[in-house]
Amino acid sequence: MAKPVDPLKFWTEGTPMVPAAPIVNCPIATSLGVLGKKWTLLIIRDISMRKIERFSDLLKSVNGITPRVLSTRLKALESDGYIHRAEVQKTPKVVRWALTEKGWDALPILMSYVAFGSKWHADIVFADGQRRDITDVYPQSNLRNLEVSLDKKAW
Amino acid sequence: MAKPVDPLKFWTEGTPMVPAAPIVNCPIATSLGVLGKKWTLLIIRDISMRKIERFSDLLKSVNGITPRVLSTRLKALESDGYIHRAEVQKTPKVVRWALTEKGWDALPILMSYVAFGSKWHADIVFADGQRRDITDVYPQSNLRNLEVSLDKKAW
DNA sequence: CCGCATCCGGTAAGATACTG
DNA sequence: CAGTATCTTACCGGATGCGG
Repeated sequence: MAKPVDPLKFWTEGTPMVPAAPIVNCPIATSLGVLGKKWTLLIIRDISMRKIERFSDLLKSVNGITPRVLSTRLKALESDGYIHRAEVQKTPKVVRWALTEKGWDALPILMSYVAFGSKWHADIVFADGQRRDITDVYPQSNLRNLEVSLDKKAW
Repeated sequence: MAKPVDPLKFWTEGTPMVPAAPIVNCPIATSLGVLGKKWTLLIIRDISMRKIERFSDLLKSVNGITPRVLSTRLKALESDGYIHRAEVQKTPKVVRWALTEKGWDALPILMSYVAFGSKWHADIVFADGQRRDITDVYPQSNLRNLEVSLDKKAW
């Protein structure tokens, strides 16, 4: 039943760009475990970008999430190595959820959504409703090529 | 009930990187409509990277999806402007699903997952099980900085 | 209080069959 | 070929409870 995975190529105007590495399983499908579930990226967003690290604070910052789902996601994220749990204090119990190196490496994924939203949902995202390139949202960083070049002249 | 959206910052070792643009709604949460649902990214992957554009072919290529869900996703993707439907021929009916410009702009999101999977799921993704940087998977493209620089020296 | 666990009803997803 | 129709199952949202 093991279906051979055909290489993932970019296609632009009939021109394929074949991967240079021998891919035997789709890296996208493989990455879409916990990361692909509802709420997960927003939890990582708040831990990484907003420094919100406690259960009750995440409950407030991730708008709409319920304690049940938050608890479930935190456990899954922990067992998959994205975050780790630190009991900072007991009575009253204080738990801190922090990103691991793997968790931090999910930030480019978040940023690709930021870039997409800044272009295609500018009316909702920005006060002035103007489209922005990611480099105009975070100019200090070096996010130059987050926009994958689909210009066929590039290859 | 409208909660004010605090700016999305990068945090590295206590150093925040504040966005230069006035964000009033989270671009990540806003982008996670159809895109955030199960199967959606894999459908876009196959249309964009594998040139699989027909219903029955997608049914085979997106491993595990059912016709009901595929139909639902294609409709949602269409109404949200990511793809469009073209009836190429009737009797026998042939339908082609193609990406719009908006749909093509989702490719950086896919690539960020490719990059993540190439690093953190290399044992599953690659035949030799070796970690790879995205620039080694697609050297011909200019994906240099898909790995968001989290080096604090960068700002 | 904080950090969850439990229970319950609704909705989305899986399995399979079927139609124009 | 390109989807529907139908049924079952898994997951999610909402309220509540409970130990430390």
